[in-house]
Amino acid sequence: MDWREGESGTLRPAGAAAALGRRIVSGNLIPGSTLPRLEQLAEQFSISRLSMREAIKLLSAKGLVSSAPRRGTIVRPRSEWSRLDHDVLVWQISEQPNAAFVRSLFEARVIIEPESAALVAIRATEEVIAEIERAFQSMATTDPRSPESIEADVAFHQAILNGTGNEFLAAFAPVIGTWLTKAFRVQRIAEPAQEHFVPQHRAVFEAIKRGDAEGARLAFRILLTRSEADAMSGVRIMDEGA
Amino acid sequence: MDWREGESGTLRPAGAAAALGRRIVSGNLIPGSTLPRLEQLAEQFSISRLSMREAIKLLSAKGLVSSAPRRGTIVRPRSEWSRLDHDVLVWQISEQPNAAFVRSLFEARVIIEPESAALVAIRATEEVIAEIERAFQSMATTDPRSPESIEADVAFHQAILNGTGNEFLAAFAPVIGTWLTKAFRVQRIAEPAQEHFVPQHRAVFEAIKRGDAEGARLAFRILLTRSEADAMSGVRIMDEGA
DNA sequence: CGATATCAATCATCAGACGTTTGATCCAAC
DNA sequence: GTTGGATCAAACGTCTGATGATTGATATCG
Repeated sequence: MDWREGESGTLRPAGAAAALGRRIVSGNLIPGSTLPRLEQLAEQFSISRLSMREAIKLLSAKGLVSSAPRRGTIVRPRSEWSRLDHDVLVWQISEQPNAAFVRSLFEARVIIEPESAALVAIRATEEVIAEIERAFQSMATTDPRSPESIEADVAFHQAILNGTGNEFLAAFAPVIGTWLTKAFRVQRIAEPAQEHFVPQHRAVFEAIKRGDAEGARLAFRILLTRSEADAMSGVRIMDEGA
Repeated sequence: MDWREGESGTLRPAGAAAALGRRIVSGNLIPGSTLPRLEQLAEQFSISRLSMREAIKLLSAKGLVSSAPRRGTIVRPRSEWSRLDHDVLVWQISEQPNAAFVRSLFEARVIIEPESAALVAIRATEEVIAEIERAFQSMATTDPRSPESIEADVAFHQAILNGTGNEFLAAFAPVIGTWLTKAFRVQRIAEPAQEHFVPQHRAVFEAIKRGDAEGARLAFRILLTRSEADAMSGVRIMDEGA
């Protein structure tokens, strides 16, 4: 295994952690394998031993590796990874946003988000509804290809998840945010028209506003079904391009 | 604010992180407040600056705090925390396993776990089913008050979540494991008899085995409803004791 | 009064040393 | 020959003191 680094590190510890992390989530470094010694890694990334140690600690906190004296640092099995961690997601998406990943993500979204919308429809406060409406209005009035549009999209979904008042459901909000932001180009390339986007979000919002839990649930399912199709075609385009 | 530590640190960096982390999740340190300087913290925990720095980095990786030159280290808002992180959960459970926490947890479980069981019923391989059965058999044949019983219980729920083959749903498995392990005493104290436990798990397992998605879903909902009631009465007992 | 330059507080990184853990090896006793 | 323990060394873990980098605050000058 060649440990020399192609991409030059940006921030010293975080950059090294990102480089190593990418190799791990991409499968370039398989679980169970042992990393080189701390000193060697430090040298190859052109950082001090201490910074390298911090980089490894970072990966360790995300469950990607595990260190012990004499045994060295080994890559932990995938089941141990913090798969909802922001960095892990970003590394995974940028390395291999393949079809299986998209399918898994949307399967989870279909389970979690419509139910969350139903909860919000029942128990949401005025402020939460206002926040959702603000996000929707922004989405409806900006160019679908603009960064503001994707920001509003993210805000819409996060407002619903956070609006449940449930910290465990809310934990999914950053995941959606990361995915939508990263998949921005892919999705918008795949579907330049976007006619369905605004009406489908409107249906979700209006159901929530009138306290219609079942309506919100259904509208959200429809929204996700279409959204997944777009994402999948985007992935297909990328796969062909690669 | 008195920064001196009651509990003496165990492992140098992790111990300090745990002590600080507990204070943050317990609300003892409110978001937005600034922590003392690195050197002062290090002195109060009787560790070196380096170890203290690592402790803070650990909390930083979990989203609890954020450091910057000149500004110091500040506590981040709750919405930024990695609420599914093992340590954060443990700290939160041990500090305040209050009713709201239990309600949120089971609300999320009711959304995620029955659907996961339904997925497993449809798509599970022989090995996955065998693993679930192994866990169930262990649960059925051991003393409900034994550590083996709770281990089997955790294994049962984790086997289902992992059996979906969906990495995002599987991400909830450690959460369930942490909760069940930590809540062990509470639950078992509240319900010494446990007659309902085995039959309800059996119902879930058998539905999965015969590929009955709807049956698995329903059986799991019933299981969780009873389980939440037990947990809530356990929390009530603890609240009264405190 | 406002814009800019300076300052200083605090975290970030470095280098070198020493401590700690633990797998591996060797040797002795049975 | 096998087994058990003592020794060794390789790797991570921690410490110390110094230096660099960043940025909020302040003072100065136009």
